[in-house]
Amino acid sequence: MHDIPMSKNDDNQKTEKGWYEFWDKSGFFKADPNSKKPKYSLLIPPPNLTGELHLGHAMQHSILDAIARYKRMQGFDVLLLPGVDHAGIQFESTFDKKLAKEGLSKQKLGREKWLEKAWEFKDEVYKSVSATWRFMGLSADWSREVFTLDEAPRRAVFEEFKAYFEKDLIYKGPYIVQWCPKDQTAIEDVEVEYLEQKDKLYFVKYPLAKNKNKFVTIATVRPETMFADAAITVNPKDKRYKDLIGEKVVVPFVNREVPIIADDAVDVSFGSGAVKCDPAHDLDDFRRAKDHNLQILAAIGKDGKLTDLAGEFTGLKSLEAREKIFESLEKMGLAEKSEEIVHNVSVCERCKTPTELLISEEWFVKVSDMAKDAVKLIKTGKINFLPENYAKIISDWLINIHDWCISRSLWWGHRIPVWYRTSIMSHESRVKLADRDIRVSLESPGEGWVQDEQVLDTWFSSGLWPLSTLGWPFGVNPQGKPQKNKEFEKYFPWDFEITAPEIKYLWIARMIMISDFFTKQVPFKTMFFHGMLRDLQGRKFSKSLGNGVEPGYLIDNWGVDATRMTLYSYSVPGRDGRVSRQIMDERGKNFRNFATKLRNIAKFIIDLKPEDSATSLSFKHKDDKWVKEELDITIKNVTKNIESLNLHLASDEIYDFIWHKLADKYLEQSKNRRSEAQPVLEHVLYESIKLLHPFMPFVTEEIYQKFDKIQKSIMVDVWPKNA
RNA sequence: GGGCAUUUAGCUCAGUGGUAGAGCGCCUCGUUCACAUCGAGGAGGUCGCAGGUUCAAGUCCUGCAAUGCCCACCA
Repeated sequence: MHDIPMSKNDDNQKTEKGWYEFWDKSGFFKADPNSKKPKYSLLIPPPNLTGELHLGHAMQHSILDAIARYKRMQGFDVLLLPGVDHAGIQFESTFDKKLAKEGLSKQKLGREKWLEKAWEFKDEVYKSVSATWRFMGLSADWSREVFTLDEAPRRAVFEEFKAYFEKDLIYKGPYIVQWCPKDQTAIEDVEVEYLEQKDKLYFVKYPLAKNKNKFVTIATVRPETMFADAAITVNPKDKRYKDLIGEKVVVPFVNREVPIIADDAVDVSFGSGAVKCDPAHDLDDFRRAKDHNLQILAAIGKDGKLTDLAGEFTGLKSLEAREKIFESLEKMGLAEKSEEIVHNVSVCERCKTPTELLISEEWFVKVSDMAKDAVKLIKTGKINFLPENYAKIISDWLINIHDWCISRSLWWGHRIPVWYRTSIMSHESRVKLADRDIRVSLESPGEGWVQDEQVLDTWFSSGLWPLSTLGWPFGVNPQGKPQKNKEFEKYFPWDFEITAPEIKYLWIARMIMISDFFTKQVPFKTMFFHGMLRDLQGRKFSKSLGNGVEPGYLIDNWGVDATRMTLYSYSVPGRDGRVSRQIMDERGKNFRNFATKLRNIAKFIIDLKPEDSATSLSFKHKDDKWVKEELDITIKNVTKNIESLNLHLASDEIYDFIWHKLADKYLEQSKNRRSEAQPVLEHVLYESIKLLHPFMPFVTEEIYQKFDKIQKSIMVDVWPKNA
């Protein structure tokens, strides 16, 4: 048997909840734009509204809260701004699954009813997120909380879109997307997974246009897309084909002449060294089509069946068509051979259906100039990246950036603020519309106009988050009416932002780019990348693996303060941590014991104070001098380590001082001269709990309130300084 | 394929040039005296491998290996 108590510690819960309400009601969490104090602003990365917060969130929020509490005690006007993200595709997928269980679907409900229910679901999920935040002790300014689909961000996002549009940075054009033939929707790259599969590699002979008795043999696993062939691609260094580059071949069945083009990416040693090029069905080929100005044709439709390009094979599913096409090629004498190969097939993460790459009309933002400017901004060093090398990683990505596809075929999100005349109904024909037939507007321009069906990419609004949360560009009150914008002027740029490295491109790079574009300023002065908490095998936490550790479990067993301390020990920038329930329990137990130790120290010093105690504070005795010296070193180191954002060192430092220096040494020694030492004991404990407060806010407040002559809360007392 | 990171005590991790650290676990001893959710003490490491720089290297440089992550992809 082990000695870990498995029951809930109700006493702790009640106490913590009580203190939290006390802080919240006192207004200590609120930022004050009118305050003359220097400001310190921290932006909480808005969690996705798709489920409960996990341990990684808990760590992130604990880090933010420690810094916020520290800065407040340092005399700053602190803004810790909370918010949540609508998380387009993730939310929609989670929500649709839930609907499916209730026997409902998008088709059955229709857009309006679906959205109504989606907002209800959002409120439901939000409750758990909000509850966890409060449980963890987050000292956020709840009066400024924002949701990405709220009125203020909605208007900000519209201004963002309009600005790009007016500067001619937005366009609509063909784009290759991953398409799930079963779900009948485009899906994002992140929703695609790769499965290893055995397939046949077919070798097909294409006659040369000039001399039909000579052939180029290509190798493909997908002969069914050959009806869309726009070229044959070879490696320019390949001696076999070098002289043929620029020549033309005839595509079997369709008898179209297509060029032989050169591309370094073709692997000389694979298959025959020559591959067919289908811009509508392959990402690389799509890029090549742009470079070589090739025709983009679709051999597969959105239903996953062959299009009428395929002649006699039209209407067949791609897998059915495959063998039949090769048989026909054999009859024509154009089939060379087939081999077995093992390769990765892309499938839909949700239904495991093999995905198709298809061409679809999507909205884009031309970002290359913005990205270049952002790289220059990063070079100035105005953003302090932790770890440092992320400045380069992000710059490299920005340098190689592609146009940003901002449209998604979803319902949950900011609807694209583009309106068309109802007389022009065809989706495709809207691409080349005259200006008079299109309007960019938040609300309907009036009768006879219909809004674009798609919504904006979630990151389009998230990328604007540092601005939109502060009411940029004009300030909006809760009713959506413009107001003077003191907040933005005071709190922007943010002093501190934090996230997991996972979304450094999707989110961080874009915030820098967008902020630079609109304000010529950095969005944040410090960018902290924490590590990822993983399981003991190094795998990410996931629901399907069931390898996660819930923050709620740790809080129930060890209390919030102990859970926070546990998480700080994993907060080294950029370093992943391996975690299991057992390991978290070990640490949680240790810090729970520490909280108990601290309560006992306070009991000894304050509750059991001798009646004849000395009253004036002095450090004459050698023990007093020693503890004062140690306290000064601790103050110096804790302060230094928080300033350099080494919270793991800061929390460890004060832990070590309280337990092993104050309790084990000084307090024991003081027992011989208790009355004389009393003022020093009190002083050292008082300063110690202030140093600990950013990390263990609850127990420190509890002990603080035992002292006489104090501020209303330890939250608003001053940070210890060396004499 | 490209990029990045990690490798230190049984486990999880600190330690950015100067006598190897923490927590948990393990062993011994100790409960009237704030605390057994504790105290005192102990065992346990050639700091992944091989070179190099330096008076001095876990720490800096080069190479290698293993593991992991991110990005792009296997036609």
